[in-house]
Amino acid sequence: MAKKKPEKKDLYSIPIDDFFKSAFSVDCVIFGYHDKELKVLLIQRGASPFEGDWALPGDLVYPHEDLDSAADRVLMDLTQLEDISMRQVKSFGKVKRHPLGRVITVAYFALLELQEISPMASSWAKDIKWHSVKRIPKLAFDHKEILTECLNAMRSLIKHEPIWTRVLSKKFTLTELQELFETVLMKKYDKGNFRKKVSAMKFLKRLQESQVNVRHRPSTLYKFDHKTFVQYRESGNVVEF
Amino acid sequence: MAKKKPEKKDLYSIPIDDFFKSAFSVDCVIFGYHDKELKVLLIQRGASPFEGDWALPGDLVYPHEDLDSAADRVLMDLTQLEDISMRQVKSFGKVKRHPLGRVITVAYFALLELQEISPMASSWAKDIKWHSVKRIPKLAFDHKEILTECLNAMRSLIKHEPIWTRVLSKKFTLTELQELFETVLMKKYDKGNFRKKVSAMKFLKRLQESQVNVRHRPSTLYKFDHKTFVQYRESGNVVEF
DNA sequence: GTACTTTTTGTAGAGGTTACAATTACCTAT
DNA sequence: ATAGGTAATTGTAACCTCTACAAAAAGTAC
Repeated sequence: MAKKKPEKKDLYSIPIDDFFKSAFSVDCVIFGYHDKELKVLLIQRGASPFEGDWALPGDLVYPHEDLDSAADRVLMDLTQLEDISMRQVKSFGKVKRHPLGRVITVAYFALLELQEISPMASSWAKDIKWHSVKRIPKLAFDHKEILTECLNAMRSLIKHEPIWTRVLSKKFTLTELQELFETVLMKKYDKGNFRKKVSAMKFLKRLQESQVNVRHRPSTLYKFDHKTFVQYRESGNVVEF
Repeated sequence: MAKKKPEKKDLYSIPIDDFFKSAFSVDCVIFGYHDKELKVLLIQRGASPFEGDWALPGDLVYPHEDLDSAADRVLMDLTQLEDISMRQVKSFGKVKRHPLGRVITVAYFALLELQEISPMASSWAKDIKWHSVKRIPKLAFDHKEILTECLNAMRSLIKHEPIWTRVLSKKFTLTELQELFETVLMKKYDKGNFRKKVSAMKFLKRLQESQVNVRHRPSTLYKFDHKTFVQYRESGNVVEF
């Protein structure tokens, strides 16, 4: 062990400054759910390169800005939402992924209720629009790949982590919860079995309230209790929808 | 939708060149398994900052090098192994994580058989040594956090992905497989139940050979069949150990 | 052959999942 | 008030899987 390697490309044969000529960006996959539809927020680029193409919202990371903060800032600029923290998924670092220079990008996602948001274009975007995840246009850069990976990551995360709490109102019915999962995961659950499993989860608290003004038997409302959820997991339980 | 936001910090009020004064690195968590022990390869830094401290092997990414290639190169430099591709886990990008400048690092891991490797120190390392994951010394930078996250990622990945195939010989017994999982996941499996579950997995092919020169009933040898594994999953199956 | 060790097979019971049916509660129209 | 429509809620039998534990088998060493 610890024998010196005979020959090794010398790192310092490249001027050290050359390593500080690259940049990093964040790209944000903002999913919006509403009424059994899953969409994603895309911008139409207002500047070169790829001017006019659809792309994921993103930005370079400021020199004195944390990576996570940069993602939150992009979300804030677009949606005015301050209290969301985006989830990091993966970094993309092919040499030629950005035509203007070496830019490594870190992909983030969030899942939100579509109706709560009025997204607004930033200075670098001509237009901004929700697109169904089933019909994604051609995207700039390697954003198609980034989107796909984030969609997969979100789908596997939602089974175990409560990233869906932002999507439903504070009080929701189990049917609403079921529809959300059916839409996101593209599969059907049996109504009876789903509610049996889910209503056994201690962190979903049954309320003394029901739906009103529905033309059928009203459903009991539930709420997600974050404190109970944390305890539930700390005592070794694994959540699986 | 698409209304212009009234006020926005202008990206271009910061000279664009300032964005190209940062660097990225990769850090590699190389796990080594042998004889019911899980270890990790650490280097002792030979240069400032943190000279003399233990750290994860890593390096700046070359200007014309893909991110994934950089991780593979670090592994190659240390171990001479060429055909491994490391798994990306997560990026770490706090502003002050590197004392000399803005450096974002991308963490990778691999899982190998410890005995097959004679690691050798690179130019930037005084020493290199396997450390039990149970006794990790103080580490430079934020490497403790990186190691923890990679260990968690490896533990959850190994249940579903065959990242363990490098660790066992081409032909292995089910007991060896069981010991590997018990060590990595720190839990016990029932012998009978483990082999029942595992021998039902179609991609683990039972061979017509047995152990030789053992002082007890010889075990049947198995091999991992990659082609069958791919088919198995393409037909919708999920693997879970 | 006998003792020893580990592999390999078997099994009963507990517990969970699945498909499907029956019942309940509220609204609306008559 | 009563009947009909709709979806929530509860129930259940068949089936499957997991668990703990035990018994049998197949080598080596003596």
